[in-house]
Amino acid sequence: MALSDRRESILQIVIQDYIETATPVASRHVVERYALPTSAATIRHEMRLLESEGYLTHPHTSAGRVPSNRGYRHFVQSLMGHAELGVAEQATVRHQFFQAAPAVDEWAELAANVLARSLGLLAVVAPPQPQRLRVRQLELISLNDLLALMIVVVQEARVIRQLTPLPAPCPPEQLDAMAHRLNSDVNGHDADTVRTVPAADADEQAVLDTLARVLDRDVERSGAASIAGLGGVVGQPEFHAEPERSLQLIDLVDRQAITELVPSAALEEGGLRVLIGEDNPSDLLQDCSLVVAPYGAAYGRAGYVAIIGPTRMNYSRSVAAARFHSALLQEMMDTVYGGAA
Amino acid sequence: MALSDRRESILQIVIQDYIETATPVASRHVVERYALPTSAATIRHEMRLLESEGYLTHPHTSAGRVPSNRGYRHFVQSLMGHAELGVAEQATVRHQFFQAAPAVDEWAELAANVLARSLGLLAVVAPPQPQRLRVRQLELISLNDLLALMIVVVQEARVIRQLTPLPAPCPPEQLDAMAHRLNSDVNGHDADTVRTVPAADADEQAVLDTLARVLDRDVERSGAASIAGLGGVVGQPEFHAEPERSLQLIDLVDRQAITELVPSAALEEGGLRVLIGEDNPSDLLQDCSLVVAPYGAAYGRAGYVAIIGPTRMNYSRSVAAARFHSALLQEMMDTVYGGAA
DNA sequence: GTTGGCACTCTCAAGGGGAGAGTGCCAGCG
DNA sequence: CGCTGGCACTCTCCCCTTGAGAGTGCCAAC
Repeated sequence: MALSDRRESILQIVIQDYIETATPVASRHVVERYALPTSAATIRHEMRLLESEGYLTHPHTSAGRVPSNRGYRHFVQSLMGHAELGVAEQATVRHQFFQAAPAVDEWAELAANVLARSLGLLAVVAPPQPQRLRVRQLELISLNDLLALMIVVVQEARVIRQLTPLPAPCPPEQLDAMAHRLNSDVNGHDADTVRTVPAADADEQAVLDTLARVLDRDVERSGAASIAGLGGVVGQPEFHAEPERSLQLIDLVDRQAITELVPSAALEEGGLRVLIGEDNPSDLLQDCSLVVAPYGAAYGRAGYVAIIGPTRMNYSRSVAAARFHSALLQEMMDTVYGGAA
Repeated sequence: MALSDRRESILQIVIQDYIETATPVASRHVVERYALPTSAATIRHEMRLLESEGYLTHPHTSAGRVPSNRGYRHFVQSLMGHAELGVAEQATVRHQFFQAAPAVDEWAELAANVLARSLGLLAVVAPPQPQRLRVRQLELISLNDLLALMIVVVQEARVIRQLTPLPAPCPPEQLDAMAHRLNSDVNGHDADTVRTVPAADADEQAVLDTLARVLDRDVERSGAASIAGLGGVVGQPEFHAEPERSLQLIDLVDRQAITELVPSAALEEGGLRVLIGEDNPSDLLQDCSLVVAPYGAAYGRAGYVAIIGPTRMNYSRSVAAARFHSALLQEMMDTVYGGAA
């Protein structure tokens, strides 16, 4: 059932006003603030119809109207329009990415911080999770005769740094030569193949063992998402009323476990999604919405950029920002690590 | 004025009980729970004296006693004793440190996480802040003909990773040779000296420029402290009563600005310090205590391990943990990066 | 010095209006 | 037929009061 033009624009006004003020919007308030050519009673009448169609609700008899989840959904689909980040903002963010350490987890952290700051909401950015890591380049740097710093650049857009104790003393030049020698053996290979590479001596064996171990280990670790913007979201009025929920959220962030809140189903379909209110699997996000944009599916299980905020969030900005950052992450991975694996 | 033995042990009981229960402790409660051979009235009398001497307070007439800041201070100095972390715990933590990426900021992050988890309090770990960074080893890894990944190991226990666009195409072997060549020129030098190194071609110039820039830039960045354990501390009852304070704290953590709360004065003197209640410069930490242990002064302005929690925290465990972690950080820096600069 | 008793004080939770805000509905008007 | 002003109605929110409960302070007796 289509909404009449006037009813639709009233819905839009109510939603935008509520997004801004966070207080139920009254009929009189609408007429006064937006200088409508009708009376409050008329607005009341329309609101009543909008409510009977499920787009608005009523906290209680004598309160103004509040958008329902259905209302928000309609807003996101039809009313909100399509926004883009400003060109200047895009440029500065892009610059920051090139200044950061060129590894996908660093980019994810940067993205989370930038998003959180610019939106004032909770941002969760997870790198793609590969099934396995393949060596692209191995470097060994001598710290002292018995301790080497191993640097492994892997095709999956990561740079691993790991201490490697050497069983036999090994001067810098020799270590350098070893790295050179090993590179041709390990290049393009994953942990399992690295384990089959024969070692010339005890030090080489130690290096290969460590290499295989870190390749396996970092597959596990790579799921760690970056989180930022907790302050912005728990400062929102919807959390003021229920401190326990804030605490749960804080705890989740603290334990790096918000990942649980982002349903993997949202990622499988690809493309940006907006989950509103009860769309969310977790009770914690009952009055919250989630904007998720996946990226990097070619590198393993897709990573994502997620924005979490009250249902009352600025969808237009959030969607634009999530879209931009996911595309940027994809682009960084592709240009720096040369396309999909 | 010295306290009588009995009065002192009553003070100890009150403090330990309050640390555990977070509720004002009543005279009757003390006699019953600790099976004292005296009556409640006697305890009341002693408590009254302890209060007149400033060791205890009274939220209101009909409440039990609560330790005052002076009481806590006396407890920390004389009553608490000296604890050490368990051997098993020390070993697992040490193992984790060797598995982490060997850079001081990674160790700081790990320390913050471990501390927060094991104490349930807010942990802030800042790396030392050097005046300048000096190259220890430079590596260049070819990502493609026009893009190199620069890895700089610096003497100040950091590994810098930076993308470097190359003006002229440069195949991997050539890049490798360049790194080799440059190493002898830049080893042991800081940004200013790097800028005076002559370049053979445009690519070399680009590398040197980037190198000098990141050496300068990372001096700034190196102040970034790692923070963990927000959930543990805002979950404490002292924060329940005043949600605004929690929000302020969350915001500070979110903006990575708690660093402001750790007074630099505490570091200059060296050695572990415990700041209780109004010792703290910030109003935010009015009912909070801060345990600070500096380390790595040889690498620049000292870094620190800080524990922040309610004045009601477990001082013995906190002090032991802060001491252990600061010593471990110092040890990691020294063994891996070979002593002071 | 220690103890039991008792009056006193203060907090905390529950209950009870009164003011305020907004709606729902209706009758009248263009 | 849709729009409007008016009015009764409902619900929240805040303040106040009240009573129960907890713990102390003090005193007189041991």
